[in-house]
Amino acid sequence: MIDLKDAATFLRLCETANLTRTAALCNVSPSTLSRTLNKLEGILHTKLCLREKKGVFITEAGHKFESFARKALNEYAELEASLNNTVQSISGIVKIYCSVTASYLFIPRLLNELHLIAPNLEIKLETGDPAEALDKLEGEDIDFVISALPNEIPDNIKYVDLVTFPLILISPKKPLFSCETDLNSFDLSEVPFVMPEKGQLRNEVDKFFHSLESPPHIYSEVAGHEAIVSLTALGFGISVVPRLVYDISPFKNDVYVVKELPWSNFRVALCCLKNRAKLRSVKIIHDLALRVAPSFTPDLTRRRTDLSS
Amino acid sequence: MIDLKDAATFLRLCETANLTRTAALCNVSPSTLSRTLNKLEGILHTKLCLREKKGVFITEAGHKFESFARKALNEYAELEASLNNTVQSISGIVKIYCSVTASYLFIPRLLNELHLIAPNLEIKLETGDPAEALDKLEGEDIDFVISALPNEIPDNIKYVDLVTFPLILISPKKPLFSCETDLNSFDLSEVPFVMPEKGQLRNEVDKFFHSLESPPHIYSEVAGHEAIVSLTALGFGISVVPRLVYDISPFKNDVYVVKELPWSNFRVALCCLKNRAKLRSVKIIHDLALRVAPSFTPDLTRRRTDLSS
DNA sequence: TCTTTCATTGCAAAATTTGCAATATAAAAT
DNA sequence: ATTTTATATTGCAAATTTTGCAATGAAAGA
Repeated sequence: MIDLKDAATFLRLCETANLTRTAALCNVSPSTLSRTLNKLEGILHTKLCLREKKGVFITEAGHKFESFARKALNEYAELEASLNNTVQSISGIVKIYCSVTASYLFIPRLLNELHLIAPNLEIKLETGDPAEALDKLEGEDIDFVISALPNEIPDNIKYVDLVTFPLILISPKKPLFSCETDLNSFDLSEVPFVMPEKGQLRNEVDKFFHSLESPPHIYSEVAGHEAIVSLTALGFGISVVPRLVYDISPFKNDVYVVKELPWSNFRVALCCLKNRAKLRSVKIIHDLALRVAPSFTPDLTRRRTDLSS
Repeated sequence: MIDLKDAATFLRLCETANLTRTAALCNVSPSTLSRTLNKLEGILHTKLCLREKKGVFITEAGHKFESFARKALNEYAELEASLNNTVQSISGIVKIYCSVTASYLFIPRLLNELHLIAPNLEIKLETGDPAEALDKLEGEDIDFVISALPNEIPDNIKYVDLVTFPLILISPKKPLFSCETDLNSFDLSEVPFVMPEKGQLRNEVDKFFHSLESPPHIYSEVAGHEAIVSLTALGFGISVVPRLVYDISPFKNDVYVVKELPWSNFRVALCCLKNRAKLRSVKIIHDLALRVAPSFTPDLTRRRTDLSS
């Protein structure tokens, strides 16, 4: 019989239309996902999707299953809600560290839901440079961080994907100089650059310049993604930031988006240490994120599709 | 996450309110069922039922889960139907052997559903003495039998419970003799008895007389349950038959039901050989039965409850 | 008090699931 | 045309989970 988890997995597959990426999103290997699909199809005696190199095409039967899955999972969510699954007993403090942008985007939803579930659980929130996030997790007494995943994910952390989005190259609108021409036509190293101090964003930027084979002319190094947009808007130089940070910045209108960086996607995830994942309070939040995460991802899907076209 | 199979299991538990019996119906051990419940409760962070010696009491949360399960399983059934899960490709012949009574009760529903699923699968139906059923399964080229399960279930057969019901002692209304007085007050061995030739019914009858410590006065031995009622109605003697056979007999009005035999329940199941259970056509029917079986059992529940009061 | 009935747990065997690495194959890039 | 990239699937061994038996415990009934 169908496991609702598999149903949820299939829903994600329908959104991304890509087996490998879905697998990553669900924290399983592609082979496992492949076998999950086989299992589902075996149970239902029907092909649910055609899996080709070009993409995953949901069949008619697949769409029927999709709508079943959606219904069933909604009802399951209702059930959970109606069970009023409050864990009064759980109290204490959970500390979360994240960037300001993340605090705008994810924290409200997360804490809202959390309060319904565990009203006595207190949350301490600290915002700061996301570059420090993963280190904080190991060093200090932080339970969760919201962070971009590094390419090599340390195997002592457990994570839940929240969103993935591209990095963009932005330049000031101020008349410091004009960047409206094609950026590939001149040397980026001649233009002052606002560089993130460290962290995953720094890695990606380094990678970008490495691929251009022209080192950047670093004007200033900045800690904190939001500040990068601010400095750029003030005309200090061009820079690279996650699109989300740009979208939300109050200086959005003072900068141009020059282009998206290809192959540089930011996977933002809620992370905790595997050790502590067994703690009741940590587990509750992790599970909650697992449930809520898909509602953050539609953006991702649209973006992916846009990119591929 | 919830597996729909566990949800179905829970529904059955709600009906029978008895863990051990539910386990038997679901073909799992009580320990497994116990653990299944723990798992469910762990996932939902709620107690679903209080399991006491006196019986299983569904909690409020349990009832919520029950209605969720019912909804979800209905939708699943709809999905299967809408997938129009016809297996055109499957053709061939499947042979089923059962009693006439079984053919009245189960076969129509079963074949109806089967035809929707596998229209090209041909069914050969043979009715006869259920005593022979299990032997036929091993000997001849019969794929399925509907049979009462023996106390020691051979481990080369796979089965799906259909119904369970009590055996009853019946006597003719004809003026051969009157049995309206308490049967325990006179010696059963003085009364002519219509004895089933062999099979599980015979075993149960033997057990009954053994417990009375008075051997029966066997008037005749008969093959086939239905014929026993007929002979009894004609005044040949008293007899023991499954209640279901009595309920359905055209001679129902010509016999009295003296009493139910305690502890003698007939578990009727659809059986096949484990070897052949892997065959596509056999598997399809087995799965179908698994799905349809619960709709036969409410009778059982009522009966059980009646008995226990 | 003794027996019966029922649900739960330790434990070891059995079954299933998992991810890695290898394979295969189509599209894209050169 | 050939190489490279991206993607899905399978063999296989390890890890995890599930299972049933037998033992335990605990309440109800005789």
